[in-house]
Amino acid sequence: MTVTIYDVAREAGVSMATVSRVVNNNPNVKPQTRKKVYEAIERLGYRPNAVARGLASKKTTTVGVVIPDIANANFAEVARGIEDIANMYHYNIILCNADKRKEKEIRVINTLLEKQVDGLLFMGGVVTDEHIQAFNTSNVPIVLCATTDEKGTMPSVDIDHETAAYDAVRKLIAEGHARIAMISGTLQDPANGFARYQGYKRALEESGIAFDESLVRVGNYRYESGIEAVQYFLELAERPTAVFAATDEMAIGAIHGIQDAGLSVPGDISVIGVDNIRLASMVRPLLTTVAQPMYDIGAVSMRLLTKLMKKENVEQARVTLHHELIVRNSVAPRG
Amino acid sequence: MTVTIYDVAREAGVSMATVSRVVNNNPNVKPQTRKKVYEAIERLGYRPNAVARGLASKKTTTVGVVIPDIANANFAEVARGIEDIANMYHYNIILCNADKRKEKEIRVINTLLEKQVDGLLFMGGVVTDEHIQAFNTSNVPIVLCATTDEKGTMPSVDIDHETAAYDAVRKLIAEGHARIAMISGTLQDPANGFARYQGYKRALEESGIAFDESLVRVGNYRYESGIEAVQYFLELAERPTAVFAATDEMAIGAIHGIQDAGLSVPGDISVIGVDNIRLASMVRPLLTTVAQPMYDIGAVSMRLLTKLMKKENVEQARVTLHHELIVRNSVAPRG
DNA sequence: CTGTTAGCGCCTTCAT
DNA sequence: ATGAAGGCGCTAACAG
Repeated sequence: MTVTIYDVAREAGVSMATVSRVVNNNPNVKPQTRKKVYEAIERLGYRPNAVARGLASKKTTTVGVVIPDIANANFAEVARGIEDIANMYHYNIILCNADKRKEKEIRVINTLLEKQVDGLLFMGGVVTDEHIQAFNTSNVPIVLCATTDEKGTMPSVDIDHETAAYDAVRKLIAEGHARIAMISGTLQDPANGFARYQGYKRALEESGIAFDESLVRVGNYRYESGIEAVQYFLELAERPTAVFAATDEMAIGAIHGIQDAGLSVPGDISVIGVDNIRLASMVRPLLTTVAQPMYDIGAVSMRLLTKLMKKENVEQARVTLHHELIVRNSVAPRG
Repeated sequence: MTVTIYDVAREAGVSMATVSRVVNNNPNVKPQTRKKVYEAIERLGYRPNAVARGLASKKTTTVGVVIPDIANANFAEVARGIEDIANMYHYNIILCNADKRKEKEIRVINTLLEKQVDGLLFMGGVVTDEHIQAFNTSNVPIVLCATTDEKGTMPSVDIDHETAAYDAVRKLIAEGHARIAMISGTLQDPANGFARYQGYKRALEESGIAFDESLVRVGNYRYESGIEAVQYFLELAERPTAVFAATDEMAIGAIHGIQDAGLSVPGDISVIGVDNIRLASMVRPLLTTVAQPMYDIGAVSMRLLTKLMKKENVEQARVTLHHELIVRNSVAPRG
């Protein structure tokens, strides 16, 4: 039925060790024998069994990726970065959605480990002690991707969310705005949520602008919640002149919510986001935002993981990628 | 170092066969022994090695997915459908991007097969004889996802692209439009490209509208190419009153291109797309489009694959999912 | 440069 | 209900 290395050996008139050598590009094979073996392989249509290989060599050349939701554009972009680099280093990727739900995250970490992945890339919500504990049941390298753990003990690749938010709000302030609303993510989320909220507060504070709780709405990162938040702001006795949204999707919702109310962006109200999703340049006005290099986060974390897997020594296991203010058309000086 | 089934057996004072049985939920184990084994597993922190399991049982409980580009929202949505159902049936997914490039597709098909996946889901560009040939080197079940092969010999799940396009154009005609432009995908692409182009022509033909080559522009599915196409149409001596775009992304580009030229959608020109991506309801005006059930295509094809893998007999191995016209605000009666 | 020989960790008859 | 034993297909020393 299935042709094995043994069949090839017989067909080529050599031992299976030799076949193994040529398949693995071991230089210690006479060119002539190598040729014979290749021919036998061709003739028989032999295909190496990666599972058997994995068992014998204790390496599977596959890495596990736990991701909140592949259908989310941001994470999909990260995933693409991961896969490109993985591919480059001849690794394959096992992808598991975990929806930022702890139990599910822990569960997939375990099944990934059962599958004997050579490494693990983790994107998720909060990284709790339970996560760390799950990680520690194995000794394959693991890197956090687009997150960090509180303790800072694990290798990770992320941006500085607090400063990204800070920079966005500073931009608004630089344009003369003082009454600046924020559409936040859930404060339980350390990165997209809490850190960005902190950045907002810090920017205000540094400029001597009093923090006003009524100017903050917590959204769920989605477009619709941007619309809702802005509807609320528009009812306020004293409207904000600018809105900072923790994510572009909410920012775009905000833009449309404002426009739907008959006001203009940035004429009446300026809007700024964070992320720089593709969509940001697919709306009118084009969204001013702080770019987060999603693809690179994936690529860099995968690259870091390859080093860890090869036991190369890495100088810096916690890397922070740069964010960048992208000025487009949704922010204007205060009227 | 690593604890094996053998260690557990010793610890529990049973044979490894028994441990194997409890791990695999074989009912032929006395409850009491089962308990002993579980305790030993717990105490030792035993984790079954899926690779060894795979070698011995010839089943890996993982399926391969070749996808054009996970960062593309449509495919990401399909992938999510796949993963959800896979998860439900306790399969894991190995994800490979192949960018619709034949050589890369063939290559990943082979590595996936080497990894002994229990089944394969293929999304790609054209399915050539070479693909079929690659598929035939193995006897794991394979289903085409969001594509079909010309010959119609393989299991597949897709929508009827020709009719979807036809329905879109019929809508435009029903609103009184006769001068209808099309922004097409590449005609080499059987599904999103050629079939949709055919649907456009059929709709015109049936209504006795002469086909006018100058009203067709070939784009690359992207937003920017929608803008470019529409710029071209706007230069025409006799402008179209409606635009049919083969994908929503190009349709949205068209909307913005028209708006940027100072015209109104749908006031001056109506626009309709196909796909119903999330973005379609995140623009102004909201995009009228023909919905393609991406998530379901993924889910159904994975479900079909599970049946094939379990050798259940399937009545219908080629399934066509329904598309649906979603009327929103980008189409108006001809002025 | 090539062959022999042990496993890798588990499943799976076949006995008992 | 449980144990013994033979692979699954391949890699990795170790000889020669």
